[in-house]
Amino acid sequence: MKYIEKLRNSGLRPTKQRLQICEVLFNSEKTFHFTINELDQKIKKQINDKISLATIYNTVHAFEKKGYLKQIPINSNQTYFDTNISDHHHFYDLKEEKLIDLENADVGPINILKKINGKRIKSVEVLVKLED
Amino acid sequence: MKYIEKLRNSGLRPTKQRLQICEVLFNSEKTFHFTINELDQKIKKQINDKISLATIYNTVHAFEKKGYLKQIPINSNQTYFDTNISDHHHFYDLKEEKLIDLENADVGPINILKKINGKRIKSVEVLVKLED
DNA sequence: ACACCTTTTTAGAATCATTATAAACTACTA
DNA sequence: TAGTAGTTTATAATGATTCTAAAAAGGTGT
Ligand SMILES: [Mn+2]
Ligand SMILES: [Mn+2]
Ligand SMILES: [Zn+2]
Ligand SMILES: [Zn+2]
Repeated sequence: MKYIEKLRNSGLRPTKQRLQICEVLFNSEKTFHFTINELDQKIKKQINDKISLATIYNTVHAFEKKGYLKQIPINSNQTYFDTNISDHHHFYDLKEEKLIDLENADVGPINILKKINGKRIKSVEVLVKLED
Repeated sequence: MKYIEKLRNSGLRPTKQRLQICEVLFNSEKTFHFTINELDQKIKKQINDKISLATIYNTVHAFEKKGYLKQIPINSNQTYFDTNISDHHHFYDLKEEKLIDLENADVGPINILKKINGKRIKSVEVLVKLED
């Protein structure tokens, strides 16, 4: 029910698979970071249906394009996504290989002084790597 | 000649391949960003020897570990490296898929207010995505 | 409900960057 | 010069992601 309109408004048909993925992604108390494979595992645990991996890829990319997910720039062999789409930054714990949110207030205001002719700033993302 | 000592001091044997890669990477006026495949092309053009792709991977990773190269966190199917190892940040031109250096002075000082128990900040990297 | 068309799902294949393997080769040291 | 550890190399393996094309499902109008 909850997500049908959201999908329709985005021009995405509210299929069973997409609604189930919405539940897993957006129906939790806290936002979280994930790779496609982690999401696949989470879906397996939370629902009794099987959703093909291709559909998970398709859906995550569709949601990202609509702005319901963010991709996090990080050096990893897997792509990391974030259900927290607010303007925020990240710690990356190198040992644990885990991302931790840094709210915008946790980082002083960032002022980009350099300008590039004919280009606009789309986003400013800070990655703070942590070691022991 | 120039790089033999540098390699020896790092505990890396100054092999012909490593010295040739040093020439391509560090003997240019300006620093630059590259993927492994771009470096492979550059090597092919600048030297008359063939260096196997595996050696290029090995060498780039060895140099990165020694701090002679930096890896740039970015969402791409290929890993980006930087011969500019100074503390600096990047524009990423989404259309051109090109990185542009942002010197530290081009970005206001960044103050991370949040602390994580038992962890130290290793690096702070800013990625500014550009669109038209 | 039915027909029709479009979008979506799916299993499986393909792609491609990266890493592993293991044999040949090379740099250093005694 | 022999011995040893480090390095290079061709090639295979891995694994995340994308592609394909056929089947299934959604949406719309009747
Ligand atoms: Mn995407
Ligand atoms: Mn590396
Ligand atoms: Zn986040
Ligand atoms: Zn740079």
